[in-house]
Amino acid sequence: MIASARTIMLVDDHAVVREGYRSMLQKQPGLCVVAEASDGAEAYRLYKETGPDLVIMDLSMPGIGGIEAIRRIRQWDKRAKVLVFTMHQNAAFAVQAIRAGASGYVTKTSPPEALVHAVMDALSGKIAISPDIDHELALSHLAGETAAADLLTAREFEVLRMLLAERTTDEIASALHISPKTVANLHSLIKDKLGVGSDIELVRLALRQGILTQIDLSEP
Amino acid sequence: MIASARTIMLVDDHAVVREGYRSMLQKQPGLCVVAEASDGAEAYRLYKETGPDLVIMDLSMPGIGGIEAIRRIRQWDKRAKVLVFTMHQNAAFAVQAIRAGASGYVTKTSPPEALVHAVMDALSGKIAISPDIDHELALSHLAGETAAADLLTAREFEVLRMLLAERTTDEIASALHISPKTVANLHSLIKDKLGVGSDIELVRLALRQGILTQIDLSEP
DNA sequence: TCAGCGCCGGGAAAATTTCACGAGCGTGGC
DNA sequence: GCCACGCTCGTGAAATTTTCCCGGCGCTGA
Repeated sequence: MIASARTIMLVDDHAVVREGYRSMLQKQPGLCVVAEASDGAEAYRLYKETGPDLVIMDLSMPGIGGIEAIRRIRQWDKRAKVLVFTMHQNAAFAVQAIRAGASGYVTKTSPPEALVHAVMDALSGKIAISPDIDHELALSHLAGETAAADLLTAREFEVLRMLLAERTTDEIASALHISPKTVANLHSLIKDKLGVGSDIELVRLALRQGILTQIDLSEP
Repeated sequence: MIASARTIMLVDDHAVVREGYRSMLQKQPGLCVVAEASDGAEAYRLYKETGPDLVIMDLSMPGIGGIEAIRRIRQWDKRAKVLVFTMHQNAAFAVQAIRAGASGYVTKTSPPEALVHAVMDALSGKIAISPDIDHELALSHLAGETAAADLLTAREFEVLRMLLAERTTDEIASALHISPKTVANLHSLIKDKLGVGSDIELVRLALRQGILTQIDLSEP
């Protein structure tokens, strides 16, 4: 009763992590890893080439982030399924990822079965969210806290992420293929929406909300 | 053989902490707490009024910070002895405090006897440094890492601290009694010295070096 | 005494931030 | 269909900030 194998693409900038995915997934019958990418741009290119049934995507990667990659892939193929698998135990990222078109969001701290389970859910059209993220979402909802992710549009959040990653206005502009002037406008708009007056407050807000974590500081 | 009692002033913005100091110190014969202040400005004022033999000073306080307070006190009385007692287990702060004229630097995680011991050392003219800070200093020295504290002058470091505390240029200017223009000049100079191009990089550098900690984010 | 350095700030050029405005474009309701 | 709405992107000009260069002042060590 094995149908034709489902194809999967892995996207993560650490080869060892991709190896981990692979070893976990190949224990499942009916799954086949057909492509691997180490950054968002490569993921987009390889998706167009191989058209897998499912993409498993990390978020923090060099160049364009995972969320932007999801948006591009979904723009090219509206039926694309992308499952986010990331270290970020943060509701803000989950909201943005789902909004960008992700089919699920699983944190790397989840038990191994959770990924496999989420893969199956995603393949069958369901949306899978990690319990810890569910909890975060519920909490922030109950607290009535207006998270950055709720105030910002997808584009704005993307720019915020790149700003926090110490990228210059021009770098962001060329990465997103828009004018530096637009990035400056978004930068200003973001600060306005979040109610902060300076970049310093912006970083601190991002830290409080977990958009930027202490760990990110040592990464590129 | 008890000489005349040595007078001490306590400076900490939390009353309960001052109470702790007091209870520890009064077990020592020959010591007498003659004044208490809850911020840097009050400390300066009370020092001029009471002229204690030793000041025990916290660093993170509202208004002007502890380091600025040390500078002012030492400017008024070159022979003033100030012992820093703080939560900051960070070499950068120790370097700056000593540079500002502190007679010692003890962290709040140190065992109770350490404070008493440091008080005695300070009173007898010795400079007392916590073992953990000694270790930090040794480490960063061995690593050859150029810490922010080594590159910046006392004034620059002070301004950096206040910038990171989300204070505006004008607020800093009036707190330090200098022109906003000078603050802007210092801000620019700091970024230049630390080799960062934006405020965002500045905050991230400060976080990496422990000048700003995650904990500070929720405090005023 | 004098050179060096930190500190303070003015002035002007350069860069950035902000604001106002408008054109596409996709989405959802009628 | 068709309209209204919000998001995106961009321009241009004004307002503000950042940066650079300058000189004066006070302290310190040779």
